[in-house]
Amino acid sequence: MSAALNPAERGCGATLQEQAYQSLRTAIMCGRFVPGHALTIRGIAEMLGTSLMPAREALRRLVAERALELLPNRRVSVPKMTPARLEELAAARLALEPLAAVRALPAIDTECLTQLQRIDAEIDAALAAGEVERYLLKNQAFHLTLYRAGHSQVLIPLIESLWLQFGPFMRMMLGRIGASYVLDRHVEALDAITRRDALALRLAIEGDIRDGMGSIGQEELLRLYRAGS
Amino acid sequence: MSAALNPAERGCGATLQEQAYQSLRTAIMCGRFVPGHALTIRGIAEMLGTSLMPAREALRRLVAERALELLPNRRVSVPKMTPARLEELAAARLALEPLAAVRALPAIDTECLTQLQRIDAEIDAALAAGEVERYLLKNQAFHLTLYRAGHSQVLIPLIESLWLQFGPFMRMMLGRIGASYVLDRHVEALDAITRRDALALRLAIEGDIRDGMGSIGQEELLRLYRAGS
DNA sequence: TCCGGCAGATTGTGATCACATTGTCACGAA
DNA sequence: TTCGTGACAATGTGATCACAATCTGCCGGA
Repeated sequence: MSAALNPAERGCGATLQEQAYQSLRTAIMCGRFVPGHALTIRGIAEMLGTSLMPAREALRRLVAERALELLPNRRVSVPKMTPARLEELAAARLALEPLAAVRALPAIDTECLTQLQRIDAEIDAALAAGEVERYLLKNQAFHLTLYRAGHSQVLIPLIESLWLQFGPFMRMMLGRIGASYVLDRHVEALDAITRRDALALRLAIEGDIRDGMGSIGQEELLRLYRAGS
Repeated sequence: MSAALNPAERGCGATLQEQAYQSLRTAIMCGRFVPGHALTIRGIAEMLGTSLMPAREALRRLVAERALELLPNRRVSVPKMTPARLEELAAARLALEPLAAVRALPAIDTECLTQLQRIDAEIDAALAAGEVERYLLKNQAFHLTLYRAGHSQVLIPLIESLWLQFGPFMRMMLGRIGASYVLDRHVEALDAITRRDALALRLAIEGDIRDGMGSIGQEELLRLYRAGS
């Protein structure tokens, strides 16, 4: 676990607690922490080479954002995924992300669109190369770049919280079903954006979420759940 | 501002930072902090009679939950409401709360229903007595009791974050339009629950949100915005 | 009158330490 | 062997302090 954090991912201009937060956040989003694993303040501090304070603040912030879990023992751990929680996450994503996408649609200019196309190309490249971690980061970048175009101050943080909760599990999922199976719904979204078709964009985002969250059958989900607990 | 916090609202069994968080959270939800007001760590610590640490943790947690705002100066302040943000909050509430209500509907037993009816009676009493703060707390209790019946681990925190963001502004709104104007959509919801009518429940919650968020006309909203800034 | 700059006060950040609670593991009795 | 029980280690919480950045108010010059 000591190699879980890449020092290069730590920012340099912000405070130490911000750097610690970004490091942990990226690690969580990439699924580098196995669900159920306990994270200690001193362990994180040593891992990042800081004192207790930045590690403590970063951990508590991630707990507040529901990326980490605060056990009754006051210890912090990576939450385990349950079938009920996964289903809830899918429902929440379906409620928020198509809404954010449609609201952002009028604000997407050509510059933003080309950026989205570039990210999509990187996604395809990552998939072709089998680079799971890069795929996860770029897939997240695609969605958040799209939603952020609407400059939502409210929806974006909610969606980011959902992705933080779903991130660790997506890595497990991809490892099981294989990254090659992932099909690219993003081209449909890009096509809908160029046509300024709100309904098509909504359907594309919905389809992408359903593909991502529902590609595992219920039986496999239960098996993962039992194996995880 | 020193009388903003009621010591009786501070819990006794939890950690100091948890007590500080609950105190601040209640104060924010009741709108006791005016938007734009700056909150300092030392000020909160002195207000609560603790050292810097619990105040710091509570403030940062509320920032993470979007109840408070972190200015570029690294100072914490109560966010000002803008027309765009209010509209976004309404959209997010409309996306999440009817969903949470419908999902909770099958799990609402008679005990929960009677509790909801009791809370609704308290809401009416608070409205009749003109007790704004009690109305705000009980109105929040009604919604969250309803949603919590579904034992959502994902939707509830998202909705709580939205209420934390909307709370300070609701107090201002009620002060302007007068509490007597508020009409009670909760009876429709209770009726839908007893009939196990999911669609009617969805419509009742949607109506309640629209009444609450839209009762101010756009012109008054703009006036408030300009006055606030 | 107005604007720039300087000194003091205020504030957030980070580090370090003390302490109570909890977890861990070996030892010994049933 | 198995289950308590004790001591030791590990951990979170909270307090206090140092320091750099920021804010505030005053003064002097244009």
